[in-house]
Amino acid sequence: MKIATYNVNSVNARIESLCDWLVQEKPDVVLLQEIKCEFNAFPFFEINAAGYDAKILGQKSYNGVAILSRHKIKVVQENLPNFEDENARYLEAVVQINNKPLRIASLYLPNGTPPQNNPSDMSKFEYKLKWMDAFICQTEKLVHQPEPVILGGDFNIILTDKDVYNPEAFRGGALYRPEVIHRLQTILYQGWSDAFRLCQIKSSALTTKKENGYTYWDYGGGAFMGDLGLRIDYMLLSPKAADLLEKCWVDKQPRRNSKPSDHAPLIAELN
DNA sequence: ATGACGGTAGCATACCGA
Repeated sequence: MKIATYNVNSVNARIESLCDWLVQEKPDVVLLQEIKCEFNAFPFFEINAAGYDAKILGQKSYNGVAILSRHKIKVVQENLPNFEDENARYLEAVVQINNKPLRIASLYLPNGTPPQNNPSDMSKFEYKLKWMDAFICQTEKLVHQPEPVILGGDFNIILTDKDVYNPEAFRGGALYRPEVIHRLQTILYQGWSDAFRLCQIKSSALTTKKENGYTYWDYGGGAFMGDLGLRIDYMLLSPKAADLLEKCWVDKQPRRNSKPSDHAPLIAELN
């Protein structure tokens, strides 16, 4: 089975290329972020026509997450438990694939960069840390579920110097500060695997060329052409899901299309 | 590299993103 996570930067702005991609790639489940619309503006008709059921936690203009599935799907959690959130950033569901349950979550972690007109305002970064603390409580509960669990989305976190084209330019910024790196490492130490890195470890003897795994490139300045990217979208696998991992890669094709999202989908193949 | 791009709301331009 094929699971993907994709920050589309507005599902309505991307609907044509998204449906083309769904029909071509046929992932079993797709985790979407930044759909930027409420329920009544979500393009259910087009998504259904492409062969997918859609569960969404919508929001006007900003944020918003969704889960698309070719299989029976049931939402089990909207927003993080025990956390008052004015934004739509977390949706958790259970899908039945070949009669076996798989738990998945689509998450859009806060960016945390101060507003341009007030660079000393750290409230967005403090919100990012509080959101992560609530997320850590949830990941602790989920890591040893009896069914495999996959947490996918836009984490807005650079983990290491290998995950960014210019580490010095980003070090100390909201995406690459010790507070967020340590929190993500805490989650990994609970027993989660970073699917892209795990796949590289598993296949290290066979591969000659190492992909950097960037999932985001700025729209401006020819960033994509120059591969000036960041690896900030992740799929975290519980031990039972990690056992099933066969492949994990970034599909850069949709980023080459006209009117692309600034992110590319990350795809995992599990057996 | 970061005014440089793109989406939304709503109709000019501010806010947001990473």
